[in-house]
Amino acid sequence: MMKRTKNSLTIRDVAEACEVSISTVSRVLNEKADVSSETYEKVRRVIAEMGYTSSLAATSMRSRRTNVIGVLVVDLGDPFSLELFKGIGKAIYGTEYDLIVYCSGRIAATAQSGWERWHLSRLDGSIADGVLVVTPTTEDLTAISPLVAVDPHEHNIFPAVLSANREGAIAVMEYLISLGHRRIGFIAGRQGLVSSNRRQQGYIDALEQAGLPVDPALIQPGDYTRETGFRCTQNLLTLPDPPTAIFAANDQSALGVIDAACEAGWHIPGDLSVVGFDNTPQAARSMPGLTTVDQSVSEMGYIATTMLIKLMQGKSLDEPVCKVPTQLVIRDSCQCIA
Amino acid sequence: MMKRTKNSLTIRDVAEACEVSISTVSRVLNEKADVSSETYEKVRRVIAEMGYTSSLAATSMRSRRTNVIGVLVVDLGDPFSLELFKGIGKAIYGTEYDLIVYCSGRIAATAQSGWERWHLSRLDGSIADGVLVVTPTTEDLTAISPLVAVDPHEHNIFPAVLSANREGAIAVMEYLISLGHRRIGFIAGRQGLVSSNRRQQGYIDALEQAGLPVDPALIQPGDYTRETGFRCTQNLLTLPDPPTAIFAANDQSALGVIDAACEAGWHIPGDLSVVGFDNTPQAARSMPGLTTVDQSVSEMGYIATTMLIKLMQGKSLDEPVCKVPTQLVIRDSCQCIA
DNA sequence: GTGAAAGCGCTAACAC
DNA sequence: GTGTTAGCGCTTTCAC
Repeated sequence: MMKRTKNSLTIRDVAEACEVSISTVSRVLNEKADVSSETYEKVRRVIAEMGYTSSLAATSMRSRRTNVIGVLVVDLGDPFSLELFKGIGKAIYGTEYDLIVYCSGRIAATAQSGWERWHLSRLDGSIADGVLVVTPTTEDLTAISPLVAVDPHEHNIFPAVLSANREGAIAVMEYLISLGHRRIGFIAGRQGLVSSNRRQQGYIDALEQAGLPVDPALIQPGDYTRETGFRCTQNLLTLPDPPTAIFAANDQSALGVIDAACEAGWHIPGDLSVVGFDNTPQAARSMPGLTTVDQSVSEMGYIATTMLIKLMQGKSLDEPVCKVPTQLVIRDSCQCIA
Repeated sequence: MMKRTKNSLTIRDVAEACEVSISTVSRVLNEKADVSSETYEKVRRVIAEMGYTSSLAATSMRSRRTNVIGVLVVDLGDPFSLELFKGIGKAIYGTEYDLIVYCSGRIAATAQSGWERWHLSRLDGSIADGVLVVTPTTEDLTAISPLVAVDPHEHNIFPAVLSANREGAIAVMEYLISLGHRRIGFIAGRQGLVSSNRRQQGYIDALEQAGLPVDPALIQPGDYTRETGFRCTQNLLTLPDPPTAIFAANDQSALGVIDAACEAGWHIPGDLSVVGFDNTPQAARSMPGLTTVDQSVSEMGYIATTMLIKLMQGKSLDEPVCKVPTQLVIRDSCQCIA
């Protein structure tokens, strides 16, 4: 095994250089009151000169206060997490907190349910003293530090930030229905994802609420990709009785809808109204004629982080569960059916 | 200060539950050879039952081996880092490594030069045993673990992944010049950023190499945003002698170019050839008629991580510096000047 | 105001 | 094979 040859500096090196004891240096590091200003200055200066930094590991172990926020994600690269990071980064900017995004490459540990639990306990009570968990299942999680769940499947004891998937979908449908549309196609998201299910539920609920029939042929099994959106739209447009409007479960599929409609010679929004659910207000923004429901995922990250910081400061939350609203963004209004 | 009341499990709890010593549990945890299979099984079972996880902090402190890759970024939310994460995530997926992205909210520590150094020493030699540093200045950095720099300003002793900003820009210019263009506008990126400077340098170098004059009026001070790209293009198009082609330093400005050209009634690529430098192959992709040079930032992340893992495994690198090539993606070929 | 000493949870000699 | 023991770098009583 590697030997003690950690050539990095320790508190001991600083102490020796200052000719004071280790505890004095520690006091300075932690801004304790009872250090003579003379000693204080000297230690500070030496620390700066040597470029010493206390070891995160050692500090974490000894004291509960690390000022580190841990963020647990399954996949560092998925669009949802990425979008979330924007908001999280914004939220800690200028604060005294540090951020640690933790993500494991071990699929074995990750694939089986319970990875959250495993990784959580690695951060929580260790180097982080507040945790943001991005996972559908917060069920059997236990934490000793404050924890905020981001868009959990079902919210339980933990404070959480929820997205308004169903509500947003209903808003879309009410808008389209108010324009007179009766046959509205739906392109679902990736099967099994809560977001997709909830959006589809909103689609169905809105139809039923309006007393409109739910035609299974109008519901296409998408997967959040542009290509599938394209194919699904082709299916819809070649129906004997095609829809007058299409609601796509995300921005990418919405682009696919437009691709297919254009190729088939349909005019948007003249012949077909298109609305997309948009998590990352970007891709869809560049398409003219597309109405979207924006669910600002980055704002979810921002809000979640704000909540967590509050908890870490010992304050209590006004609302333990915060639902981030969606916004219907009408660029060119959709076609009106007389 | 908070007391010892860490109600989280320790190795001691496991040992007691198994009625073995702490070291035996440690041996099991670290897959050491000399444990009877009987004991091994029992300990494993108890660990699973209790849901015990070793403390990252304690493990890091005692052994140098943590299997944790640290990634140092200034801003968790900026597009470059985000794009990088995609590649990094992909690279560790399925490996035995864990990832920790570290980012500080303390602007004081961040703003002044030397933040890298400070944060580096926090990770390196502490919880991470390999570090990826995303920063322009790797100058006075020292590390005791393997370190790979991502797109550093100037590369020095550390292995690094470099982007081919200048080379990509030259490729664009050679392409446009080969089509017969003589007056090519350039919309620069955010002032002060290396990426922008390098791209502009490529623009100038290519012109000089081709024996073409460098007209300052054709170089517009952009800032990587669509809006500024729009205004810069208006400036270019209203020139007494407007360019026949425009090269935008990134995808967003390229979109701005198209916006402005369309508004002014110019046809693309009929009246004006447009090429954009693209870091995040997404926004520009949705625009028809736009040719881009793709610099896959996510691939830089992937490559950097691969290099780092190799180093962490004690292997040596074939090439200490890897320049990730750009690719000219011609969607509809640009206008040809007779 | 400052130092000595006892651990935090864990690993790695070293004994048996 | 397994237990005992000495720390890793730090914080925190408790003396002085």
